Amino acid sequence: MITDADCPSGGIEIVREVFNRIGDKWSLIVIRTLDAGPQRFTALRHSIPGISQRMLTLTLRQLERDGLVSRTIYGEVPPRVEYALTELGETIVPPVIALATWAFAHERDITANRDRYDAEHFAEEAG
Amino acid sequence: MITDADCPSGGIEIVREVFNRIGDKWSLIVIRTLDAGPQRFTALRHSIPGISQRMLTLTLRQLERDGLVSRTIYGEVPPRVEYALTELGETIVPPVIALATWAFAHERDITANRDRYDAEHFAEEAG
DNA sequence: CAGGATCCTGGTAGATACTG
DNA sequence: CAGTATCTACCAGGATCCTG
Repeated sequence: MITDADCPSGGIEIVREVFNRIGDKWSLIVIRTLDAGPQRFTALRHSIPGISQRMLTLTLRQLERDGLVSRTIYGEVPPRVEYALTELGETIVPPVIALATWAFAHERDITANRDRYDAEHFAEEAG
Repeated sequence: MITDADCPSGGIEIVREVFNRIGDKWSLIVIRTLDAGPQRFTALRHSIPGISQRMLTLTLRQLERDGLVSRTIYGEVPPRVEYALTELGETIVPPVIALATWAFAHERDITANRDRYDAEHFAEEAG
């Protein structure tokens, strides 16, 4: 699988970083939303129920810093800022889909496993 | 990409959960290590430099709870406990590889983007 | 409209000590 | 050998207030 050959410099760190970035609470859904097309800040907020303005800003900043998302400011009044996936950002979408698809496909398995594990280890049924 | 068609129940939560689980500090490397073959607790510790006994335990418990890892206890003295990927655990490996490969392939891009971003936003060079 | 600054909370992770 | 228990530190994330 992830052999040392894939990791010549001895650092698997970048992988953790990437998984961590898109594994946080909002990045994944932001990427998903932007994959449908560029969006303004407020549009994004509305597209993503439950996200706070702070977390949307932070998430976008992180994605922008990594070069996955671009930020375009239009010097207008009122202000207009548009976010979009960069080319790099678009390249991450397929592997993300792959893992997301796995998650959907095995949601029931995982849930069942968790239920069983919890039952065995906390034995509420006192079986 | 991740369309609503993939997500009929309206919950993208499971995806976040999965990304979160393997995106934490140790799960990914534990999966990677176990993918090479079953390992005992102490062997895992030695295979994963820097991990604390506590975090190894916690990580294994989480993976076990989700059904990705199995735990086999041999009632011997001294104790012997062997961990291995389950069938479900093995199925997650390919999509994980896909994303890991992406991360490796774009490590330089990401690093460069970060450097540029930091330079632009903190402008230490006062360019 | 877009987002910075501040305060607060809970979960993740490390260090250490103890146990069957 | 393979853990559990406890204590602490840090960071992600939420709520709120303020600004260009």
